[in-house]
Amino acid sequence: MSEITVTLPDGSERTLPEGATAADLAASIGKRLAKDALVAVVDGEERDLAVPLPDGAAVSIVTPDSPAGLFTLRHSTAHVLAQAVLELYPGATFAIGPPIEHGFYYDFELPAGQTFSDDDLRRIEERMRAIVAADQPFIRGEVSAAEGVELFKDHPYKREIIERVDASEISGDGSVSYYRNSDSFVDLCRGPHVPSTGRLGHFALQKVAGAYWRGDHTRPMLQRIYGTAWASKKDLEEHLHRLAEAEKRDHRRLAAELDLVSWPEELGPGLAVWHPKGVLVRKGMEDYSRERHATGGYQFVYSPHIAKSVLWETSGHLDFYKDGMYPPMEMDGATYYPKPMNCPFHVMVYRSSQRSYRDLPIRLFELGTVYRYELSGAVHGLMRSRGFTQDDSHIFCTIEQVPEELASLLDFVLSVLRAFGFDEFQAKLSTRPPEKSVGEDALWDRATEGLRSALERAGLSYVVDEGGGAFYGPKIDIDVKDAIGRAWQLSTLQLDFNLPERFQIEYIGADGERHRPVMIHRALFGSVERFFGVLLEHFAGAFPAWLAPVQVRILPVADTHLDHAHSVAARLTAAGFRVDVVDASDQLGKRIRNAKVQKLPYVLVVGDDDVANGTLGVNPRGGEVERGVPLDDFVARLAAEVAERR
RNA sequence: GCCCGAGUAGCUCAGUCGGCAGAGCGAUUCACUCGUAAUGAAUAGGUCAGGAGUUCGAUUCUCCUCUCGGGCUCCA
Repeated sequence: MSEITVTLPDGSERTLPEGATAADLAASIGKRLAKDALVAVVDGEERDLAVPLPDGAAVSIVTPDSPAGLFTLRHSTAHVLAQAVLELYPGATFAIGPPIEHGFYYDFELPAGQTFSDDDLRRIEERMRAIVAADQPFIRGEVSAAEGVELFKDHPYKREIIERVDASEISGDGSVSYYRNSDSFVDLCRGPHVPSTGRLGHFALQKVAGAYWRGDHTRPMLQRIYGTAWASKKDLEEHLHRLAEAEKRDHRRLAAELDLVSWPEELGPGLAVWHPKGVLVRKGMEDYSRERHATGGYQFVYSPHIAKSVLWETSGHLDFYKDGMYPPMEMDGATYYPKPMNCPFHVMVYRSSQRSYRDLPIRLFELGTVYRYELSGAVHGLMRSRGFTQDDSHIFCTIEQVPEELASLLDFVLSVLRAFGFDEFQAKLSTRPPEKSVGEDALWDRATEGLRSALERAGLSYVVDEGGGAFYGPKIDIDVKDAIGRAWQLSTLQLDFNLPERFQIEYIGADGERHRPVMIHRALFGSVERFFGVLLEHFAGAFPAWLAPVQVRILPVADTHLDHAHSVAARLTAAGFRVDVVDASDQLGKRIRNAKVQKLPYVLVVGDDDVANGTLGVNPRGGEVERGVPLDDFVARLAAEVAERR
């Protein structure tokens, strides 16, 4: 046989000489493809372009336009980074360098505690560009594990990987593959890679960070270099632009600019004070949440911030969550702990009287502030702090009620999130962990199916995280996408078979017997503070009218119009709006600019015409100026805008 | 907690190869009273994050601490 036939993704067939490679196939299809091709998928497996094609294979050629192509591009760029570092820093060794979202990283260890500086990054990037310019081919080779250990004898982390691969089933035939793209550089790698370094180029090194070997804090801390890489210069520039945009939206920056929240050094890491304007927004969020819960069948409860150790022993937190708890306080011969969660208190409320099946479901709700001992290096503005307020709900119901309850709960959650301007959701269903967990299989299956059908009824797209559930039950987490496409994990719905058991809570069934209820934990915002931070970044500080701390600013053209401005303000205040007046000490243009910088929804200008006619000059955020608007019309318009939320 | 980096006026940042600390914005005062994104002038404002060391002299060099940022880990 001197020819082979392969099938392309569109179903067409191509005949090629025996021994032809994927690169030859690409060339036979077109010049453009030959130039763009990075790797091939042969019978479902990603391979180098240089691999000879077997007869009858299904082949697709991967270009940088596809996720797989971009992945390979980034992976190969990581290799070039490693090559540059090893060439520039004698004695350096390297660990792993995978592609990640938006780019890649590589972990290194330099001799004797040396570290990379920003200047080093520039030097390394220069060397990488030289390697790209040299267009070195990535050439694959295979050796036995023993030979691999010899090949990488100077690189202990690589040896550890080989030994691990060899010991596992991954290796199959006991061999490992490597790529050599110059005499001086070989990297252990499963591949595939782009044909040569000349295919790369649209990348930038970004930063140096510490990372434990294998993510284990007992292992050495390596130096990780992060980079970003894209298929085109345009994509790279767009990504860098997005990063700059995200920085402009940083909630810590906006919180300072808009006078919402601050973090005085005197308070300690992760502890904030809320300024009056921040509170107006937060109160708007909380009021809306309370209103929805009140009409949604929830009963409100309060609980203290500390409780005796016996509560946490019974709940199991002292066994399973102690590292996340604040240190204990000794008082009056007892030990108290600040609460890391609200759940046990809500169980206490449930248990305060005998419950009948007729009472269920019981839905308890609290804006409960909890304290968690986060690592000091982990705190981040409002997004991650050591004290935060959960919009926490615990629903007690029968196992039979679970599916219905979950479905309506999910609708409730999505409806509230939509009111805040979020439209794109992604859910994650986490199932029973393989190791320790409590509850019978049948219970887990039933609960997991309940969650799944709730997701499907809500028409929500979801991924399954097998074994990702808590030890006490399966859960759904909901990510929302913000205005610039970032995903934030906010809401969580968790089923719990454990706490009802631990606290021995019961209800009397229709049969007159005692039964154990199921608990559903649910946080909707997740954390009020964090949700506030996400909203701040989502809206880039331009809160919708219903949330804006100051909804309307009134500017008299001159101080002769000041009285009129105040009477307009009084009218709007009486209608329930948040309003202020800025007198004519500054020029009108300056005052308008200030209001715009503060991102106020409406600026009203009143001058001679308006005093005479009872009208306003309306300057809406992001809109055209309107002159001569009757005051009544504006009141109606703002009322309508506030009523529709978002 | 660990690795790297940073901390100068309320904010954004210059600066000092070791010799009396600077700008813009903001604040205050005065003048201007103005119709849609920055009027002018003047004034105030600093233990150069805190502590120790080296030095005739430290904001600058060294060490420690605190706080912040980027990561690791974890998660709302």
